[in-house]
Amino acid sequence: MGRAPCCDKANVKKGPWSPEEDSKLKEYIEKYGTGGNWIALPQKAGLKRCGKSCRLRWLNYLRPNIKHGEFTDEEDRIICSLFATIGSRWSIIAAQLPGRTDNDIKNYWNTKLKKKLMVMAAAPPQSQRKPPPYPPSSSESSFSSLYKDYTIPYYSTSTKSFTGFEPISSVHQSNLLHSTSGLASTNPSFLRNPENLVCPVYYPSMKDNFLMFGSETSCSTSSDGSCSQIKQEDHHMGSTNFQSFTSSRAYEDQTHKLMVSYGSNGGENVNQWNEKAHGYCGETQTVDYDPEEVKQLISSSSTSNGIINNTNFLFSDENKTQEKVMYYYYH
DNA sequence: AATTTAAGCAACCGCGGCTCA
DNA sequence: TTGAGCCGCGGTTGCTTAAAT
Repeated sequence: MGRAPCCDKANVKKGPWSPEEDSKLKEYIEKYGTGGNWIALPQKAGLKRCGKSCRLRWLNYLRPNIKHGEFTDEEDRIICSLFATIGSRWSIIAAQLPGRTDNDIKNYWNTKLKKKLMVMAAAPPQSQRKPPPYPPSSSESSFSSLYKDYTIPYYSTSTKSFTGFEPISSVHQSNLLHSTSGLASTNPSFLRNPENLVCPVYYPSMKDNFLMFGSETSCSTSSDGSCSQIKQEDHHMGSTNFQSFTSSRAYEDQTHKLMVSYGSNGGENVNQWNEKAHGYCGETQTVDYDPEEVKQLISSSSTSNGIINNTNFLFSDENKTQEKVMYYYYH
């Protein structure tokens, strides 16, 4: 037996809200509050709407102090930082952006920000490509400077697509990142991908933040089959260095002692907040959600002038099992 | 000017988790 | 302990508008 419907589907209105409905809902909630019961609210308010629909309308549009319009560079930065760490936990991300709703942020990410990052990350012609300066100039302050030269998504010639910016939190916990032992460095090493593009790698120290990006098989697609997100597909690592990342076991770069393990998402329970991506050697830390930690993540991703610097990515993939990892480090 | 395609965004849906009887 | 009821989240859909052809 299936779950009982939350409302009488036949007798509720669906689709866009009219101004009259908006004002009814707004007036009611301002007068009486939600009463902690959204299901009963529409009837009391004289609305032929599902309670869930009322809740959504209120939270995303009608409640006070909702901010619409352009996102600022600072908001972009916060979204990127948190997405890199906790993935698509839009409500948590929204909690750090006053006036923004999770739905807003989700839409913004899927339609604009993600593409923006990809465009910025799209490499110039190989002949003009050179390793980024390190550390980056502190005079860089616009968002476009955040990722320019520092994000190098892997581009597959076979699929003609870039890898996506996907969170490691989508990687199955049992196979999650373990650690690094580390040779911290401020001078990057450079790896080459099959396109012979240079990817700078800064081996971090233990105290640094580690963020990993993985991917689930699916991405958000629209009904007509177009994909509003950039699909992450199979990538075949050609170089020795990249091939080293293509199995479900810890990888140890013999030169640099960088260890990363990852695995299949298995299609279940793969996006838990308590998956902490920066564990120590040989362990996967499990932590409870702590708002203070979220704030720390944001602040730690900022330099004094408020920009992320030294952002590096490594990408890998297991072609059949959708094991994908992008190793990301920033501080 | 008409048609097609893409982008943006509001809203819907289903599920997991929480609470409480 | 269990199950019903509800909330809230994240993924998805579909409508509207803008841009391209």
